[in-house]
Amino acid sequence: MATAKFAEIKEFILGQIEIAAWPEHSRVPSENELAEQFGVSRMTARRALQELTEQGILYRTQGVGSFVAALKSQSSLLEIRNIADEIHSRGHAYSARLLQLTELPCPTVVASALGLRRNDPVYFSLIVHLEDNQPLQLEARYVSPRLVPDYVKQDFNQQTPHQYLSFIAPLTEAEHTVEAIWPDDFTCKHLILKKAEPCLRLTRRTFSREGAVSLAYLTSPGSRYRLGGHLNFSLQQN
Amino acid sequence: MATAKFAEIKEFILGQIEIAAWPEHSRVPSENELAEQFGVSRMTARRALQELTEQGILYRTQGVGSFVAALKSQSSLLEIRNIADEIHSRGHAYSARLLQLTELPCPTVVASALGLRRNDPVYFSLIVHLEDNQPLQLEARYVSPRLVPDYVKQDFNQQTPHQYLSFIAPLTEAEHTVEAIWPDDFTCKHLILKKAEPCLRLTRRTFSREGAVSLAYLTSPGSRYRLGGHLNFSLQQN
DNA sequence: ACCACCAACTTGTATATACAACAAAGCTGC
DNA sequence: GCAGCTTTGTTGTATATACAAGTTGGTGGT
Repeated sequence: MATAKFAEIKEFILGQIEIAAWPEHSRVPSENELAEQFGVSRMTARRALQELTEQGILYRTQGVGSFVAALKSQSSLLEIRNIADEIHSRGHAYSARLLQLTELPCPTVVASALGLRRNDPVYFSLIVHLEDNQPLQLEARYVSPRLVPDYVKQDFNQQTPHQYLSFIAPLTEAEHTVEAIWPDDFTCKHLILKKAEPCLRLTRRTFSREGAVSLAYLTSPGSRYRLGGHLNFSLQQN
Repeated sequence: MATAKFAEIKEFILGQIEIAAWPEHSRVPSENELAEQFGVSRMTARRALQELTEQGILYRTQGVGSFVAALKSQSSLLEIRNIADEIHSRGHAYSARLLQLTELPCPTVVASALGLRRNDPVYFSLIVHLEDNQPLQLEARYVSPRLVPDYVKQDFNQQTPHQYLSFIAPLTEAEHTVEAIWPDDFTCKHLILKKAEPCLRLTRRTFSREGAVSLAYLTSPGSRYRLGGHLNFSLQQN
């Protein structure tokens, strides 16, 4: 079977919600109506509604009907937002400055994180992300050449490394660490910090189905950056 | 119907996993076997297996069978670990020093976070958490008197506020923010920071079914503290 | 006007059946 | 020995049916 019937019904419903034909809390067709419209049995239509309910897209009440759930907080566990999107979504101008994009001999820490051997070639990029032309984040990223062979050929003024990597290899997992650090001179310079100022450093290791893809150090000044949302973490040995 | 039949089968399977009768990656009975054992139709047994699969308890392969999934990262989104447990689990001695435990007029920020009015009475506790007698975290916490009326009567040398609150009102949700901050003099003093040193501040707002329970500011020196795990966050306006 | 009942419709649970898709083991013929 | 086929058992999809349980709205009696 090309695609399962219940999957087609799910897609139809999702499509209607997507184009806002069916707004929040509006009623969706009943099991029987869907069954008739799609020429399937009630159980099949039911399964589509059921799965959408389990995914939080719909809610149902016995004796009443099925309805479109509120959209908030739809983001899945693995949604990792892109800093460009973040800045755009708060109505500011995003730009980036590419400082470096090369191949390096792999440092020890990076080697163990990406499953490489020390001094193996590894791709490295260094980018400053700016919000309204003010530096907001310094991104240092190591990328596995095996999984992303064309990394160094990309134009990261067009898209962020994160966008590119998500496109090339769908992420299956991400591991984060958050630290408060003392920025070094290099970081101070590129973030235009007049004096030493506490910075938030997010270390992000991402995985695709084939293994560890990249290790990124994202450093932002504490005065301009904050992280929030639903977190699930534990204290780590320092 | 008291409880649905498929729910009973689910409980049976979960029980077997719980008591480790069925270890990770071991096979669970097939749909037909379960159907026979429980005297139900295959579709009913199937549903039990199906739902456990969607919950990540089992995994199934067509043509092969159903198996117990690995337990790792079973922790739900809401598992928030206690600093005492964290320290214990890394083999160090935990202790705490209670600095303050009183009722205060509610500051504006706290009022909006907890759904109170400004200057309404609110409970406040201030505690230093120590690892091997070295200060690791300063915890300032505001607690809703309506939801936790006995908060100020507790002995927080015996258990942490987090333990107590989890016991009193099961948490349904938590909201976190992470910042890198410049510690003030008060914080420096209690964390015994010789010089000003970047600190990680985790702001945690917890909810029970009846509303916002507490707002906690957890401040730790960057040199001694780090957060890690599976995070899901977004950049926030500063 | 109000209450009690009923009819219609909804979702929820359960069953029996059929066939498809897939995997692994075993068997057969070369 | 081994490639290829068959058998068996598993999960996946789909259907038709039946009844339970809950909500809503209408109908009719008082």
